[in-house]
Amino acid sequence: MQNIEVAWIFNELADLIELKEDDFFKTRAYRQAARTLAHLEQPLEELSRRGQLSKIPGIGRAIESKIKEILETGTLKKHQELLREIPPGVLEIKQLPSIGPKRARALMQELGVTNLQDLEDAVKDRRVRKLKGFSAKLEWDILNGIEMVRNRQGRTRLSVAREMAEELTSFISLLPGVKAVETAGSTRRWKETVGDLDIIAGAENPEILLAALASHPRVKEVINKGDNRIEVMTWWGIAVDLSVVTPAEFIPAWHRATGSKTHYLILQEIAKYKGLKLNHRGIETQEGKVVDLTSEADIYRSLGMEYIPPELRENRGEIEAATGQGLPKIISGEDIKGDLHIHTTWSDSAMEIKDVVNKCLEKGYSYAAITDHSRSLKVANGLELERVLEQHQLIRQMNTSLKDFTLLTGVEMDILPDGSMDFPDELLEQTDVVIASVHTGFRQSKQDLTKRFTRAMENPNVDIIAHMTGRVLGRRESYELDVEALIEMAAKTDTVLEINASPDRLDLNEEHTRMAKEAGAKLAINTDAHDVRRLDEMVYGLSVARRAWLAPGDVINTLEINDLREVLS
DNA sequence: AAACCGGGGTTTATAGGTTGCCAAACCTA
Repeated sequence: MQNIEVAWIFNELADLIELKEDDFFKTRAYRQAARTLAHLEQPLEELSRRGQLSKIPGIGRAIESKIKEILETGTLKKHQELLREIPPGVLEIKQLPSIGPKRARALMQELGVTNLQDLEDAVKDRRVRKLKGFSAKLEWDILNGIEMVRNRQGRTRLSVAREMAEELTSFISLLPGVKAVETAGSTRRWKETVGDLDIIAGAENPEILLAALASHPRVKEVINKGDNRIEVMTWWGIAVDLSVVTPAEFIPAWHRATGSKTHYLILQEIAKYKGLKLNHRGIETQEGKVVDLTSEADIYRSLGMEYIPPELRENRGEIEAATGQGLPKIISGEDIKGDLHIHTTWSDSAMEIKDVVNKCLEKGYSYAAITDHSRSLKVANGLELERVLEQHQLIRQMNTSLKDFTLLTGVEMDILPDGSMDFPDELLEQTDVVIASVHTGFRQSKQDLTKRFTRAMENPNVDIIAHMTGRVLGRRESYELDVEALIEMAAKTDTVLEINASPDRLDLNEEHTRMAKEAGAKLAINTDAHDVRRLDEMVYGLSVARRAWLAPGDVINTLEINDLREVLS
């Protein structure tokens, strides 16, 4: 049982209680506990064994015994009982935009609506608008929300897919007779969401692997099973497709399963043109001789081209480049010198400043910026002016005792609904990293929102615009924004655009990132981390950058500290 | 339900804006 799974049960418990009886304090207690558990670094199993659960703030006797119950049995009785009273469909309804516990409860009690389909029918019959607290406009919002949910169905965020992939491949690698096992498909190509998880294994006896996966604790049910292939559904809602091939065929099969489909089709055509045959068994010459393949690079070499990393295999010019003048140098993990968007306990994060420093040193960074929320963002405990000054003074002081590492002062400042900045220029001028972003007034017109960002960019003290389009994958569409105009403006005003690395956001997305590069705007890849583990999410931001063909020179946090200071000044 | 102070009972209430109604529900990290 992973911490996040335990946290998820408490979150759902909070939702259920909110729907049932609206006990504010109980709901809040569960929700805070869920949040705390999700942010923990150590596994709950370990903390429980050492009797340290109740030492966690926000975990008292009742929640402690519930955690133990979950760890021992895998489920929570109270949670199961409530789920019998309140169908899971109601929870889905509550997740819709503009629907909270009160409206979800009204729909259930007044109309007997307990799932999304019922709700859609009720809206189409115009029964919903008649309820107290609802309206025709709200019916419209509901339909849009249902559509968004349906669109995301079957798609999983990359981070979930990759975690699952890591767990399952390391499990499979330990099975008898396994010579190789790797993740393929869009997960390996680092697409922002994936349909299902493709795993390829090389082994002589497929049955052992198929049976082992079928009975793995993460697996909920077997969808399909053949002689050397199995498709299963996991508890995490992502389907896994495992193919077992002979060890000799592993490399070509893995390569084909990685895709993308069009990339592979073109490679096959090139092979044919060269008198070769490329398929999942390998490369054959016209005379029927099999080309020896010890790596994917051998495949590309045989076709007369440079090795193409998985992130680029989308038929967006990579084949031409790899055949001709060569692929450009693309940014990679070693290029990143620091993280410029990090929150601490001063606002709404679980990290102390010293935790940030330690983790960043561990990651080999040479700098980091502390950028807590500004005063207007009350929900996130945004810092008042005096507290920012106090924090910055502390940071400067801490910085003097650090060797080969620079701690930068910063803020993530709200661009207020009227377009003004949340902090005065006098403060911004003496702050190393000024990030500006929007957290309120999402539903303003395209024109107004675009103007708000433009005003921020025009302020010479603003260095970076964070998560500009505001999308949250599967939960919230980006706001109405003239992204192209803003990218132009960023280039013109030397404002850096952030690629927010959080796998929930990935904002800018890869398309906008490409546009930014073309327009000559500079980018920064930041985690926006609120706990220590999420400082590791830099890889997801990097994947966006790589898929957009960014070079190290396009990204400011590849610079050495002195050059970075130059850019920020 | 947790945390607190005292050893069981009390306190806790993100805040401010938006929506689309004329109040309450919802939303934001």
